[in-house]
Amino acid sequence: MGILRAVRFKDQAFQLREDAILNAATSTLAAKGFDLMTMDDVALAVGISKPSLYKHFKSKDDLVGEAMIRLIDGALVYLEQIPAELSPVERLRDLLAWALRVRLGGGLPLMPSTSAQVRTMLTSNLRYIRRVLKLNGVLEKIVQDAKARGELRPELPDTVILFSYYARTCDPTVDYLRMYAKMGDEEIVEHLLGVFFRGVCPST
Amino acid sequence: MGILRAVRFKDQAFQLREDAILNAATSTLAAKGFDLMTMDDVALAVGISKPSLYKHFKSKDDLVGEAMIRLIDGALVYLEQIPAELSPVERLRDLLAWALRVRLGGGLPLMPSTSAQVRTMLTSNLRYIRRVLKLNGVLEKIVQDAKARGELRPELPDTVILFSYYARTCDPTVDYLRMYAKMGDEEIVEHLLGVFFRGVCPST
DNA sequence: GTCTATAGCTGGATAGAC
DNA sequence: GTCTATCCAGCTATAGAC
Repeated sequence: MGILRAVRFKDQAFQLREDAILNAATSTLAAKGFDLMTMDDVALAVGISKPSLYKHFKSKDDLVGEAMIRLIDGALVYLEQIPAELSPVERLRDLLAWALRVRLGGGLPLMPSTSAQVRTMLTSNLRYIRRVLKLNGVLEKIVQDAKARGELRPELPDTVILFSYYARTCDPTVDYLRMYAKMGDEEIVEHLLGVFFRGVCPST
Repeated sequence: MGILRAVRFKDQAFQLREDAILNAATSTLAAKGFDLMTMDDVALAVGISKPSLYKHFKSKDDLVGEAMIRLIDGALVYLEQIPAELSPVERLRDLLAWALRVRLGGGLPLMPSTSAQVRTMLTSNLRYIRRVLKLNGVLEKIVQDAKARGELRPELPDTVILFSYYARTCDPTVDYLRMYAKMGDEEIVEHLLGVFFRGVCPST
């Protein structure tokens, strides 16, 4: 039992460090992007040496994959906790607002628009794909409910709505507005939601 | 005069090769992105050797910068040629449709959402910045005209409209729809325009 | 101006001591 | 499990022959 507890402690410390690594990777990724993020960057941010990283993650791709998986899991958790009173489209709006706030707070975009290499790397990560498909399933259901209630334009295919929705989580408009328009975070979120749901033209 | 003509011929050949290099760089960039595109790729595609590339462009950054400049110039030329009868918002729609078709045809996104390094590289390219500012000036004017006519929602700041507009030219929705929804190019363009101008919700 | 060959560097990944 | 030191691949960029 003493041994068991020691093992537990060790595992706990190991787990804590792993979280610290993932946090560092996430913020570095958000700041510099995949290619400019080096394993040295992450090791330095965590305060350990590069080879120690490789005790936790067998490659850079693996590390980034885990960070993305954790993010998707965060979205799934957030979705479950949204008040049931909200209508489908209100739920979509709420989740997107959450994702944009995460990003504005230095987190990752939910979907990596980035480079072809990142996409290739992620699409060969089966665990990541499983999570994405799960999230996609949940969102597809919400979109269909919203359509059935007339909350979404019926002539738009579900795929168009869903993919446009995902793309908003990595929309560079966020960065442009912050950098060049000096706009506050909440204002940015509101405008992005407004443009996505209502468009830029007046609803005559 | 014989000499002059010889020089002219040489210049012409030089110019032709330069165009070929820019074409190769453009399509390689569109296909693989900045970091995965190597100078060897471009040299191979053009059919010359790598050092010859450096006779035309002094660095990879320079080459990519010129490709982007040529793209912006293309947009400016296209804008000038749009029929004057079109209303401001119809002009915005027409130009965006053009940009999306260029991209679907294997060209570059007008604005590089890509990585931080690309943005850093381009923002330190004065000639590129000048072109972008020029294009931005023209588009800002069109947006203001459209607003004055009530063709755009008046409560949206110009910056929100403009930056959202730019972001649509590098919207990954395009790629998602092509890859996963097997949608035709024209249909993709129509849907993207529809979502941008009218939103996903019905205009009650 | 074109090539072959190579310098020089960066960054992912690992060997081996402790 | 952690570190120091290092390997090695791949890439940009250039030297130098023709």
